[in-house]
Amino acid sequence: MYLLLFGNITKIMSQGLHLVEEFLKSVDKVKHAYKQMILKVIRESGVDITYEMLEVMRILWNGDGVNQQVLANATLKDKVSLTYLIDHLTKRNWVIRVAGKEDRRSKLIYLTEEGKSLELIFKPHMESINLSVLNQVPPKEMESAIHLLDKVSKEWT
Amino acid sequence: MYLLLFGNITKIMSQGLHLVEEFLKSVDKVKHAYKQMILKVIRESGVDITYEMLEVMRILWNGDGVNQQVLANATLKDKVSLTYLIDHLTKRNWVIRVAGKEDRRSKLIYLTEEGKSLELIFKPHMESINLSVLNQVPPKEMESAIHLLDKVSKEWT
DNA sequence: AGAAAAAGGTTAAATATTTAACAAATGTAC
DNA sequence: GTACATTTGTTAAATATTTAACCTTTTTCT
Repeated sequence: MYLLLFGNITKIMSQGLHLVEEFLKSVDKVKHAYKQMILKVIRESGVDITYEMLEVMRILWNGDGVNQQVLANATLKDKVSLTYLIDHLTKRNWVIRVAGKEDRRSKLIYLTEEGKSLELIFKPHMESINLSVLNQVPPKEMESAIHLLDKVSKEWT
Repeated sequence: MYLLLFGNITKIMSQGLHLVEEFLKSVDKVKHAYKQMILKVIRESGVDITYEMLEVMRILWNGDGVNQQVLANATLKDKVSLTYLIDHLTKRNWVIRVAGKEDRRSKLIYLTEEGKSLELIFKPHMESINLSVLNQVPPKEMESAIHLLDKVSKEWT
């Protein structure tokens, strides 16, 4: 009886493991496919920018004048990586660092005119890519998926 | 009339865009949270391995003797990255490259005894992490999410 | 008030990814 | 059978991430 029960438990665990592995694989595939789409847009634009730099610029186009740690959190990057990326964006004259007045440790990141103008190039493509998904997935289903994904990441945080 | 209609369309588009951005953000958060869990396991193990190397080893523990391109596809990595990772796994004596007989361009990757033994260290932790999610998400919901994620990545491929 | 902890940011070194280019081998077209 | 296209894998260079350590500033604790 116990052996039968134990057998059943290991079978259910095995199926559960497989399900979660498949889920993670599907998450990876979404991320990978999206990144390839964006890399294609970058390649076709001829602009000397990387996917990671574009991720940072995207946050800044929605509102600049934020400090590096806030930017790191918004892009899920470590502050070390963020420092590095800001260095490169500064070199390309797309952003500037401005010392914070309230907190002298803090550096605020602002867009330059050139940095702002890049939005005109990339935003339409990025929005088009994002909207294309809605051909396949109704908003209600997407909302459910978001809810589930958030439950998963919450469990692992 | 047309202006009213147009106004509605732009409002729906705007909401759709926001929904997809939120979805992508949630996908990123899942991946990021998972990676941090794994990095913690690596740190606590004391083994000199990286997250990316572990991803490759995980595929090999399920079946070695595959060529590099197959391994690259399975891990969603570019062949250049895969070459680099195999170099490092080889240096650490966890895998070996064996020239293919059927196709002389091909190199098959096999685990060494030491490489196999790493499975005993990492697999239990990785399975525990994966199973922990099932506390929050019923299998049926996870299956639905997988289905949606696959529809999204298919649209972008 | 002063010490300790934490936060914001930087630098160094090792590893990973991307782009570009190349070489050898195999597959396809004619 | 030969030319061309594609595949498999490697190397080089630039960029990105991770770990570790450090410095300055602010916050918290006693």
